[in-house]
Parts: sequence; structure tokens; C-alpha cells
Amino acid sequence: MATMADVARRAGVSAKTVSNVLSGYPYIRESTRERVLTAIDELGYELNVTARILRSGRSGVIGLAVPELGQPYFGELADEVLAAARRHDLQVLIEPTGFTRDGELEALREPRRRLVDGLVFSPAALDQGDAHVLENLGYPLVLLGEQIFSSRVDHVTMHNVEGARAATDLLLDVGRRRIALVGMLHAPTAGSARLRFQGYREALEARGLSVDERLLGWADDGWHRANGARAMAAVLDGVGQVDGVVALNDALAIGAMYELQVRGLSIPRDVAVVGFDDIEDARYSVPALTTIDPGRREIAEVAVDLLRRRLDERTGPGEPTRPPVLHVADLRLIERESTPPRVP
Amino acid sequence: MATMADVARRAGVSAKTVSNVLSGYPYIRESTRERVLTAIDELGYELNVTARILRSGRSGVIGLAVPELGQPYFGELADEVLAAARRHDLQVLIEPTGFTRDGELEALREPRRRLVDGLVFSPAALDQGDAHVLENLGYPLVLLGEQIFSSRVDHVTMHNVEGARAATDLLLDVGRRRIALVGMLHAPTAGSARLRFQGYREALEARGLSVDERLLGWADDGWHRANGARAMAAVLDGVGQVDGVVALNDALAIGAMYELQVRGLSIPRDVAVVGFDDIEDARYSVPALTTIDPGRREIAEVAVDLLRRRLDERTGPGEPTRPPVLHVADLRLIERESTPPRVP
DNA sequence: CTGAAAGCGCTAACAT
DNA sequence: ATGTTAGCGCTTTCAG
Repeated sequence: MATMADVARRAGVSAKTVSNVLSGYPYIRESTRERVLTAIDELGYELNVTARILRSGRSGVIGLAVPELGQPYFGELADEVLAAARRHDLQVLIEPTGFTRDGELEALREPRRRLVDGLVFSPAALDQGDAHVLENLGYPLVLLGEQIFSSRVDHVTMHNVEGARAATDLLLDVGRRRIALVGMLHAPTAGSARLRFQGYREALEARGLSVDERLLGWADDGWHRANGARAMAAVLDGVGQVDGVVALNDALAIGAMYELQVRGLSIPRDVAVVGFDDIEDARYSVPALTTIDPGRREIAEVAVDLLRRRLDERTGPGEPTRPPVLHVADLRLIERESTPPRVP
Repeated sequence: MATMADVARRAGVSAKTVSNVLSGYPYIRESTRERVLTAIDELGYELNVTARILRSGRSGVIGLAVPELGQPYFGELADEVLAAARRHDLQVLIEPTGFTRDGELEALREPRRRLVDGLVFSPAALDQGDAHVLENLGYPLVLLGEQIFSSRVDHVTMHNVEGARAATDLLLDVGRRRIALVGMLHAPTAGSARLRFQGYREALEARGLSVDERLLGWADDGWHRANGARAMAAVLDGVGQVDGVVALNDALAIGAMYELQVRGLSIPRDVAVVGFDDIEDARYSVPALTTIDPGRREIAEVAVDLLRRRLDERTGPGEPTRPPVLHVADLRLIERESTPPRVP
């Protein structure tokens, strides 16, 4: 396989010039560039990225650590991150963390081996006590979509509390009062679960209502459909009657709707349902799911832009490092058929 | 950041010995190994993978080229591939090809730059005419899940034709005769679409029936739910009556079920529906979807095992390269509620 | 079982 | 606008 030196020899230039051409260095005579390009073509030469990384210290690869891709939210998020990365000419190494603390700690170690330049990390098992491991990692890190761990790390998050409050408010506005919450987790670590539950509680309390423990559906095995159905069943078996459901994500909501319909309940007439995430499924469930769009695309774009900026900072000598960023994406309540129209 | 030389100095050995310890070379005195390990620990040393790759020519990273992760089938497949790779101590660089020929050709070029050792590739846009670009790539390639491109390349595929035939047979067995096919593609390139359509046709023809063009629902914009709903609508608007649906994947099936139910049709009483892929959604759609499990896990495992074996072959000197493998995974028809029970 | 020397292919730094 | 020199951190090869 041809090396840069081979190309240089054939083009009658030095290796450095070939390198310059390939790196987009602007000050090159047009004729020289063409000779080099021709030689590259004739030899079928391809740059050896590994050598470039070793020498330059930058790989052009970023890591993306997410729990699992089979969950539509993360699959769709990964696509957005991959697309944003491509726009920046970056490649992405995906580290599935499997919702485990060990998996997440392991993912944080990878960049130190220098194969990836920085990490976009969506934590799901670490908790506030782990905040210190996220600081001074020695490489740029952008945290995604959950709670705020540390003021010293870049975060791109969503309005979890406000979203859940908006969802609950909608149900209250249409007159529902026995509103179940599907997807509660016992783990104290559970970032978005805790925040979304907080939004639910705030909405109730703002109307002088309080949380009825019997309306809480637990899903400690993960926010999958199956668990949404199970949690819904448990609530229905426990209290008998429910007229609204706030699910902590769309998969849970769809599972819950399944269970409701199996029991002959009509949505939204008997029970109105709101989800969270606006995954593609939500649009085509039966009935179509009212949900919160947390601004996934914005989150992915901002995260990659930010990481890229941090990578560039490292190269630029002398530039002072900018202070940590906290970006909160906009959210939208998307009303579909699983809730009745609000009457004004 | 500490280097191997630093560790060697501290442990009072040569760099090579450190390297040996890290590579699991067996013939090392236990006391030496311990001194090295201690030094590594004390210095917080981490191997620079890039330098290792440059020297050894092997990166331990494999590429996975798939259309997009937001489609549950590919998200779930990616998880299986990632898990299998981890068992082999391999990392995975994902190349989204976006269902385009250009994206797929681009993905094939990446390994040549030496950052990844080999590629697991699920083509969706290349066609038989492109078979030659898949041969003699200069790195190991395993093709996934579609048609057979070339007898000179390793393939891990599924029983597309048989699966679609089984799905159609089920509908015929329960007395359905106006069976729509949802998800047809005009592109001649469409591997699994063509094969699954063939299975549908074979099942019909085996009973002396023929394909009614008006029952074909097109989804050239991709096998998403939205297009399943649209294709179903087009068929219903065109022919009015249908009593069965074979969808070319589960997302299309779920979209089609949505459209049917919006129009007041009951599933499976008025229309029975079968999908293909057995994604997690299928279990929790309303009604739960009867579908074909193509053996996704087996496919991922066999593909990574095979790739790994090919990578090892390259190292082993003199061993003759084994001939190309064609592995076809087992499939299963999973009967749920979107089809009536078969009466014996 | 361990060490010394060489060099993988490229680019940073400097020179011109 | 292009060339020279040096070396990134590791593993291969060969010697002991």
C-alpha cells in the first residue's frame, strides 16, 4: 500500500507538501496541487489516519456513550449526533453503557487511550455523588439530557421539570383528577425520572392537589413498553380507577395504552394519556400519542458543536478556555389523539 | 501523560517487557509482571492505542455500516453487534449510510484508511451491479441481511423469501384472499423488498392465486411507520376492500394498522396483519403484531464471530484463507393478536 | 524469559 | 510556497 513518501516521489515534491495538500493548507501553487492529486490518484493512495493521529494527537473521532440504541429515543438521538458529527467531519465511536454504573465509568475511560478526542455522554446510572469523576478528565466532555452534575462541565439538557408539568397541566385542564404516573424508579440516581416526577407533583400542587402514592406506577426494570404495560396494570389493579396518565417516556406511554385498551378502556374518553420524548412511534401509535418534544435534534447539534469548539480550543495556543456552558433546549407540547382537545 | 518508557524505567525493565505484560504474553516471571503492574498503577498509565495501531496494523475497531439507527430494526441490530463485539474485545465505529448508494460506497472506503480493521455492512442501496466493489477490498468484510452479492464475500443473511411466504401462508390459512402487500419499492436495487415480495407471490401462486397489482402499497420513501400508513391508505382508496396485510417490516405494519383502525376496521376480524422483523414494538402495538423473527441476534453474533476469525487469519502466517461463508439464520413465525388463530 | 534497535507513516516546528 | 529534520509511542525483529 502506497505511503505519502511514494506520492511525494512520484509528484516530485516533499512529503510535507503532500500532507499540506491533504490537510487543505491554502498556500499551495495550483500546479503543485494538481501534480500531487494526480500522483495520489495514480497510486490509489489513501491517507493512513492512524499515523496522522499519532503525530497530531487528534483523531477526528468522538465517543458517544448512551445506554442502548434499541430504545428509540437513544437510536434517534444517535442518528442526530452522527449527522451533526458528520457536518463537522468527525466520526463517532459508540459506547453502549447498558444503564449500568460500571458501563458508564468504563465509557469515561476510553478517551484517555487517545483513540477518541472527546466524549458526548448521556448518563443514566451515575448520580450526584459521582460528579467528581466527571471533572478534570483530561479531555473534553459534554453531558447530555439529564440533571446537572457539576458547574465545571458542559451540559446540554432539556426542560424535564417544565415538560412534565406541562403534560400534567394539560390533563388537569381537561378535567382529569385521578392522574397516574407511569415509570417511577426507586433508584435515587434516576435523573430524569426524578425531575419529571417533580414536574408532575408541582402541577398537582399548584392546583391544591397532592400526589396519591397509589397512582404511581413503578418501572425499575427500565423504560420499555413492557414495563409501561406492567406498571399500568399494577396501578389499575391497585386503585381501580384512573382518568389520566402521565408516562415518563413514550415507550412507557405506549405500553400503558396497550394495557388500558386490553381492559376495554377508551383513550382519551375514559383515560387520557401523555408521553415524553416524541419518538417516531408516538405519531403512529393507536391512538396517536400526545407528548413532549424535548428538542432532541437541538440537543444533539448543540452538543456536537460545543464539543467541537472545545477540541479546537485545545489546538489554539494561548486562547483562554471559555467557561462551562449550560444549554437547555426548548421543548414543545405536541397534542395528538390520546388527549381530548383543551376547551378554552 | 505517562508513556510506556516511563513505566519501564519505574519498573526497572525494558519497554518491551511492559508491552508484553499488556499484550498478555504468557512467558513472564510473576514477579516481573507485578512490578510492571504496580508501576502502571502508580503512574496512572494508559496505553496509547494509536501508537499500537500504527505499529501493529490492527486497531481492534470494526466498522458497522447501517442505514440509520432510528429505525428500530437497525437500532436493535446495532446493540447486538456492539454486544458481540465487546465479547471479542472489539470496538465499533458506526457509519450511517442513510439508505443511499453514495453513503454505502463511502462506508466501504473508511477501512482503507486503517482506522478500522474490518467491516460489518448491511447494504440497502447497492445492487447486484455493484457486486464487484465488494470484492478484493483489501480488508475483511461481512455482508448482512440482504441478498447474496458475490460468492467471494462472507454473508450472514436471513430467510427473506421463506419468511414472507410463511407470513402470507398464515393469512391464506385463515381464509384471507384479498391480501395487500405494504412496503413495495420501485428501486430495482431493493434487496429484501424484492425477496420478501417474491415470498408473497410464491405463497399466492402455490394456491393458484396471482398478484393483484392494486393490492400493492408502495413505500419508496423508506420503511417507516408514516409510509406504512400512507401505503395502506393508498391501497384502501384504490381497491376499497382488503382482508389481510403482509407488511415488509414491522414499522410499516404498525403504520398500516394505524390507518386501518382510523378507518374503523377491526384487526384481526376485518383485516389480519403480519409484519416482519420482530422489533420490540411489535409486542406492544395494539393489537400485538404477528410477525417474523428473522434471527437478528444470531445474525449479529455470527457476523462478528466471522469477522473476528477473518482478522485473526490475517495475522496467522501461512494459514490458508478459508473459503467465503454463507450463513443463513433461522427464522420463526410469531403469532400474536393481529391474526386470528389458525384452525386445524 | 527479557532487552536493544529500528521504524510504522505521518505532521509540528522551523528553515528557506 | 515548499523542504528538512525530528519524533509521536508503540511493537516487530532479532539477539541473548
